[in-house]
Amino acid sequence: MNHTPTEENYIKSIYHLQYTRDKVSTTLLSAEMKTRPASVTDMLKKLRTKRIVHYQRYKGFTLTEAGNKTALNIVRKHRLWEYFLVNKLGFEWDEVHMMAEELEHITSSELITRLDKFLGNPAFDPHGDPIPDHKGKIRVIKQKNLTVLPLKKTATVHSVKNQSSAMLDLLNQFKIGIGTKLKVNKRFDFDGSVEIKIDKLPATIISKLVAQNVFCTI
Amino acid sequence: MNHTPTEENYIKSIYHLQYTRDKVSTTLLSAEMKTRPASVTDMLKKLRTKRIVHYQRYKGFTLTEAGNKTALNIVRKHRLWEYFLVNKLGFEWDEVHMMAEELEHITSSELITRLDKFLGNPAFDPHGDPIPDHKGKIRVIKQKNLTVLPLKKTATVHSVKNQSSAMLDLLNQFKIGIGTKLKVNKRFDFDGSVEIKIDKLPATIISKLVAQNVFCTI
DNA sequence: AATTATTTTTAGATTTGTCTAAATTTATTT
DNA sequence: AAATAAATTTAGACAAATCTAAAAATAATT
Repeated sequence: MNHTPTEENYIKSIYHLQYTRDKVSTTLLSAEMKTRPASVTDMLKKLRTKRIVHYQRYKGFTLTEAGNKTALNIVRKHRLWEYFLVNKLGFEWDEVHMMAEELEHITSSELITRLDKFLGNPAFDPHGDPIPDHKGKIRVIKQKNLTVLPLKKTATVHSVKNQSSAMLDLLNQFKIGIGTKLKVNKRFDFDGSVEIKIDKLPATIISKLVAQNVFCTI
Repeated sequence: MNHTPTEENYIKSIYHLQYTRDKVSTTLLSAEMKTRPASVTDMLKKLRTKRIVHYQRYKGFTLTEAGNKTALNIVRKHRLWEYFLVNKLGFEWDEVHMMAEELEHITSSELITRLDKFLGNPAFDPHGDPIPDHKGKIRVIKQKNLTVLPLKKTATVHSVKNQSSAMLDLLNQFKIGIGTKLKVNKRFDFDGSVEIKIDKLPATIISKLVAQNVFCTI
């Protein structure tokens, strides 16, 4: 079925919110969408008739099978475009979100098939997030953030959760990027900060907040 | 100023209609936009307050200086995306129009600047139409279609007006593409058809309708 | 110049996505 | 368990872009 860009944005937001909980509430989604709860209720009724969400009034909601498939397709488009913007047009991570937010609503599926091929069928976007394939299959990678990674073991930075310019700035400073190999030397109880060691660089201490956002594979 | 995709579509259509006349009428634009004249009137009032069109009721309308600049920017985006779709993603001419129609409304100007660079600052789109530069400057090329081209002089196909699949089909058959060198041997008064000669291929006769759509530089 | 035809505009309605304010339901406290 | 608080929904309104039907202006014809 066909969805308006607005509907797609709701579907995508529900998808992301559902990732860390099993039911989504009206207020939560309204905060995410920067609209009023009443608007969310209206949209939910619409999405329910389109069989995109399971929804009973006052009881929260989740995506249906079809809704999930739709969401994965939008996420796929978003991440492929981000990959394009960074790896072909030379943008930085922190610059591409808004553009991908628009590009993800371009309808042609043939375009996406060809873009995917043109980019070499990438499995991960520039932030390290997995790109669903054309069937909606998504590669799940076991990753741990720097606050829980085992000590003294070399790990590879795989993704960064917070994708703001402020974060990128800091990571550049520390010379941390996707693919960087590093070790966690120790953790400090006082503020939760973490000492890391990259290659031949001197060990440095990064804040808990940064550590929580950097995810690695072992 | 900022415009909705719908506004942009109106602006672009006025631009194209104005190309061959000096004032545009409500009915003409409504036919182009596939809406009712009443809708055009509504939009014109809106565009007038935004100082995009000169418009007096019952008297037709034209783009203002600002409107023209806006139109050129939309055309620029449309044609750059078409170039991308054909030359990077491998689409054929006749497949790209709808996609470019969506892509042209992506707002980021930085994206277009980078796309332009990535594509090598092309001057013409896959149909041979000129791509306005970032200032809106458009390279005008003297071209003549095959019904008026001087006889027996070698000319280079530069653009094709009708961009339908049906046309592409026929041109492929005749081995005519952008860049093809050819001569017009003679014209037939009876039906306006034209005999052309390409390279070592045997001379062939193309219909008046095709001849009118193929434009060459001498 | 008067009549008829065509074009254009106005008036009022509709759909989508939003809002506010009030009502209802559920959750939390006392 | 009542009372209060918080979350959610309903009701009614609004802006954007469209429509239909009717009115007004312009153009074409007799």
